Amino acid sequence: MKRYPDAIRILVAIDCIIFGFDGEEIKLLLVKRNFKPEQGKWSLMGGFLDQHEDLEAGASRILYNLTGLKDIYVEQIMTAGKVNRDPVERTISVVFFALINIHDHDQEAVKTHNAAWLSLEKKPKLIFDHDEMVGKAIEFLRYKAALHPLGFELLPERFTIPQLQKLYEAIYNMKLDRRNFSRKILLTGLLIDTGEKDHQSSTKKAGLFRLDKERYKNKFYSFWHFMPHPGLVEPL
Amino acid sequence: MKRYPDAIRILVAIDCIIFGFDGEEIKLLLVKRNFKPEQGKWSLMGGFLDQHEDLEAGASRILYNLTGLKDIYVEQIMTAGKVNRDPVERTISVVFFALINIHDHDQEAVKTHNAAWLSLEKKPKLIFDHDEMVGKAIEFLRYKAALHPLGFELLPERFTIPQLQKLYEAIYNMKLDRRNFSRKILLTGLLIDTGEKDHQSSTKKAGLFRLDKERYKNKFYSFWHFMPHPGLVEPL
DNA sequence: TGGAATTGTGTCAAATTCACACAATCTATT
DNA sequence: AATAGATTGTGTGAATTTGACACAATTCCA
Repeated sequence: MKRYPDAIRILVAIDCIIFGFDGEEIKLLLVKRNFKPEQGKWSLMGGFLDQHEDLEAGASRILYNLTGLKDIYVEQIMTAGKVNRDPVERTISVVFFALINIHDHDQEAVKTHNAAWLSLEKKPKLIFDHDEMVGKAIEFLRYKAALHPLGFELLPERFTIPQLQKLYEAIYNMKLDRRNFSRKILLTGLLIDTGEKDHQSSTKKAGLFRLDKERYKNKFYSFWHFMPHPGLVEPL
Repeated sequence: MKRYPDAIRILVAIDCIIFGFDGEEIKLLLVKRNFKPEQGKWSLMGGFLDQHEDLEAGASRILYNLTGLKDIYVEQIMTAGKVNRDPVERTISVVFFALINIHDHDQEAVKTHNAAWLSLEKKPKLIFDHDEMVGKAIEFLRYKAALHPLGFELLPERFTIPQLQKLYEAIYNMKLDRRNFSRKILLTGLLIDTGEKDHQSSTKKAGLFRLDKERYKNKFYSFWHFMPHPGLVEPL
């Protein structure tokens, strides 16, 4: 009962780029494949789209299976469709981008899937066009994090300003001035001082902050900006 | 010979959002359908992906068929995949975003396809989820144009500063101060004064500028910025 | 010839950024 | 318990950028 008889039908995969931050560097949750093709090599976590499933639902399912987490920050970033990108059969892959707190996920599920957190800088070559996808994802992260208070998704509930700075330094691969960073970030009004101190640090204990979630929602479009942003401009 | 026997295969469409600027408002090149389904209604220009065609190639083909133009600014912006978005058969649509000079295209081809430039603000409701796609495209345009010297793609080779300002005002749907805008835009060093004047305008003739294409390439990532941009940061 | 509309250029106060200095807190060591 | 080393919290001033204006010049038209 095909009403578009001339058009071709193609396999649709979903691949997830899962970012985490361990306090020092950006990490990716990757899978060492124990199935074919490309068995034994590393790849992004992925799967095929189900019959009655929306794309976002497919991404959520895959992310849930691997991490046991729901309600995480997920966004579609691109679709890869080169003719020969999958050597087995033509497949287009819709790529999703997820940010999670590296300490907050189901360790068992990760082990079951043969997955691990690998450093972005030292990761091995991935299968197919997955390296290209990761490149796009970093680019996307750098854009988005410059415009929106997105980094918090990678940090624990309570965090210190030096921690936040290290995250930004990792994202942009550059050093930032401690004093200017602190001033700028506090001026956003997004941080609430919990009054507590971080007992992890070895010398002077840094103050612990948490995100003002109410303001986060409202200020999502006014983090650091120049031109007005989509959410602020009256929609046409 | 299907090696992924359990997975489903889905129709893949390509839809193009084509922006133009007539000097006053942002316009979309839309098609009044003389075919089913939804005959007689307006929609984005689209088509199905061919057997041996990459996504970008498909977008270029569709754009070329409608406008007769090659080498235009095209970028993939999203993929729509809701289960019932096409009532006939499940179809996922990869959406592309194109910027063209509204005066520079094949009028005949446009007529043949039953297409027309409609004002973004006054456009009719489009079929399926095409309105949603247009919404995403405007959002994308607003982001991108705030960070990169993208607007020039919508203007003729030579343009005046007031013209450029009107474009920005149309994109962001806001008034800008003439003097501050002029200062800012000239400071980017992207504009070359041709010495000529625009004889279209009715009172004082505005000076005609053109884009410094060499600098445009180099400064694409440093138009107006805060945090360093993907292209400037050393890739990981 | 003068008025209306529009363009080109300039000024100045306010806000923001950048590049620093210094004091306070905590651990470890003597 | 005193001190050195490391790290955090806060401040200061010069330079730059922004925002809100004023005014002169050009062109058409009455």
